[in-house]
Amino acid sequence: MIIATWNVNSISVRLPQLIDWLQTHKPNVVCLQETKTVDDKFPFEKLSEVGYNCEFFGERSYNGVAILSDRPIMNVRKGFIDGDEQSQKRLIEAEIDSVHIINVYIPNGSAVGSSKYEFKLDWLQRLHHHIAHNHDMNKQLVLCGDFNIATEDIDCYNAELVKGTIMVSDAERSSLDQVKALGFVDTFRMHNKEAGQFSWWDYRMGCFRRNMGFRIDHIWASESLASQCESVFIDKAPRKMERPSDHAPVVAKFN
DNA sequence: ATGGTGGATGGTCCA
Repeated sequence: MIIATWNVNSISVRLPQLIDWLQTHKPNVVCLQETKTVDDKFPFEKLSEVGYNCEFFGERSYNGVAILSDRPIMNVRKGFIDGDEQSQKRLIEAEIDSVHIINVYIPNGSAVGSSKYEFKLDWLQRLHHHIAHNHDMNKQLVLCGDFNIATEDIDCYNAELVKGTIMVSDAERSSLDQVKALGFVDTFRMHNKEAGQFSWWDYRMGCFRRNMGFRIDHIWASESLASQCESVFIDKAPRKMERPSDHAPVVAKFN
């Protein structure tokens, strides 16, 4: 089973690129973030035409997540089971061929110390609670998406320069570490040990051209599933195209 | 120098 995650930054703008990409890579499961559209406008017909079922949880202008699959998508749940999510559409989960998939768009957090940063930390705590109370780490479980956190210094272009700032600050890394400690493995790091491999580059200041990026899009797996992970790669090709998303897809292959 | 670029929107907000 091939599982991918991609923050598309608007499903409507990126739909042609997404369809091309699906037909090239033929992933079995694709988790999307920042679809930025209400459910009534989600282009499920066009995705159905190329062989993908869709489940989506969107809102106007911001956020929005979706799961696509060429296999039946079962037991779909949207948002946190417990507690208020302030109406932001950032989590969708489902079961596909006995693999439980949790797709998240973790809040960006804006700047350390801001109210959005506090919201990010709170959201991470709720994610921990949600998984601890609703999932079995002994099963085949995936937690993937745009985490908006570079977990290690080698996941950002200049650790000294960005030390303590958003996406790398101690508090958010610590909160995410607690989620990981439930029993997840970072599948990318099972197979790739080198520094300087990124999944997001700011649109501004020519960051992509200068490779000023961060690895913030992740595919984590429970140990039983991680043991079946053959390979993981970041596909930079879509980021090089005209009018790209600012994120590149990450693709994991399980046998 | 609080920029710069892109998306949704129709003023700015968000990333």
